[in-house]
Amino acid sequence: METSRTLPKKSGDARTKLLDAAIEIVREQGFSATSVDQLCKKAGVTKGAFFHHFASKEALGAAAADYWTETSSNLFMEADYNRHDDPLDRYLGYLDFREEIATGEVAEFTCYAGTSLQECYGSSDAIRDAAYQSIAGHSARLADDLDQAIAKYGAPEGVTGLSLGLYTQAVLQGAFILAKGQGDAAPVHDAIAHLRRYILMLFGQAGSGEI
Amino acid sequence: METSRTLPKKSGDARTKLLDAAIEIVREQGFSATSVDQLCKKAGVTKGAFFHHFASKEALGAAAADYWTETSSNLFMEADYNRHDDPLDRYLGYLDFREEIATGEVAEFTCYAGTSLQECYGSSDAIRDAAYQSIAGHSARLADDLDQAIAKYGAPEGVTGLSLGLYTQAVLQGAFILAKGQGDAAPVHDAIAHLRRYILMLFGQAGSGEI
DNA sequence: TACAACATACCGACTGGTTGGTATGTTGTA
DNA sequence: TACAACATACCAACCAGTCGGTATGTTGTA
Repeated sequence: METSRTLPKKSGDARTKLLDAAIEIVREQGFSATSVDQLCKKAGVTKGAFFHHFASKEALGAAAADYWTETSSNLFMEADYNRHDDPLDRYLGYLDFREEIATGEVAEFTCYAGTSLQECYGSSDAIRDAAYQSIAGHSARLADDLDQAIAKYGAPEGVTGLSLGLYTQAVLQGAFILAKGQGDAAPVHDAIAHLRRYILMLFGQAGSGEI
Repeated sequence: METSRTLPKKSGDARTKLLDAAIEIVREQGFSATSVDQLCKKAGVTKGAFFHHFASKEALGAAAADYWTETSSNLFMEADYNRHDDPLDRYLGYLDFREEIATGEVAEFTCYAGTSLQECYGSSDAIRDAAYQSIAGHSARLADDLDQAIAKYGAPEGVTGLSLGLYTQAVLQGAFILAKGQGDAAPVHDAIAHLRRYILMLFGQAGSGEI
């Protein structure tokens, strides 16, 4: 698989360690509440390294959103559910996979993009845009399978793959908020169960059924 | 980091003005990115007044969540859709009402509780708890109508009023995040359309139909 | 009614710690 | 030698929170 295309990406250890630290800390306590010093300490680098790689704290926040896009994109692309022949089975497999990875500490399975988009809307255009790009891009890939499913099985008027893809993300993002309130993953499983039921009803229990 | 809140509630002008200011600013730029001075300026009060009414910035954040619970609770309780005899019609009327109020500037229709729960999970127990209380309480009231609808029309096994109430909130909260990314209310309307379709399918097109 | 004792609401200059950011090294390596 | 990748020391701005006040009730009691 190829690597860098647009972003600098190629860089030493410190940059990646800072991005990992950002994703970990920001998901837990938010972007503004996280200081540059804290990020450096977590990453095990100095402030000099931080500002060598990032022009500002805000730039780190936006770069972390791109990094999140890249790493989560890899995670989902390499998952087994993509091997299903049927597009609806691929989508349902995606939901199963999301349930599978929603375990353990809440901050470990919630979404960096959703968290920072929510928080930084209005305080940072760069972060907001990069975060939305992440979610919109993810939706678009889902939309692809969903469009194929619609073509194959039909769907009510007005239902498009993109609209369902975005709805899927909305459900997940909202469920993450509930999970943060409750302190565990249960709301995510509940929400996915409803979403799955909706999809199955929409497509009339279609698909091969095996997962 | 703990803060005792006993809700003195009854209080002069400055307190309410600060709570209103908090809800307005925090929804736009987040809690941490908002300074006490900024809040005071917006509310037209001094710092002395701020710390007379609130023990800390965090206490203001938690009190604002309670205030949000109270004001939004009034808004929904007084809305017309509650007058429907049929519980399913009340729920569907709620969805229509949420669509109605989702217009104009994004920060004006998004949820203070969802925003601060997302951001402050991990950085403030007091705010997180008060914010979740707000969402959970709102879900519980929806759950009441939904349980009645289930009793009247039936529903698949495992579907409870509370589970559907929480799912409804998840969909809305997630849609607000997408709205923040896109910059307008469209994702909220799209998400509600899917949710409404799900509910109608679940209950087999039941209900009187008129809104 | 009169007045002391106390409570509440608010003011704004001030403080000390924290923050994002900079300026100036040092070091490994091509 | 040149340059990228760091490290160290430092700074000015900003931050939440404090403190000594004032003004305006409220209450108990003689």
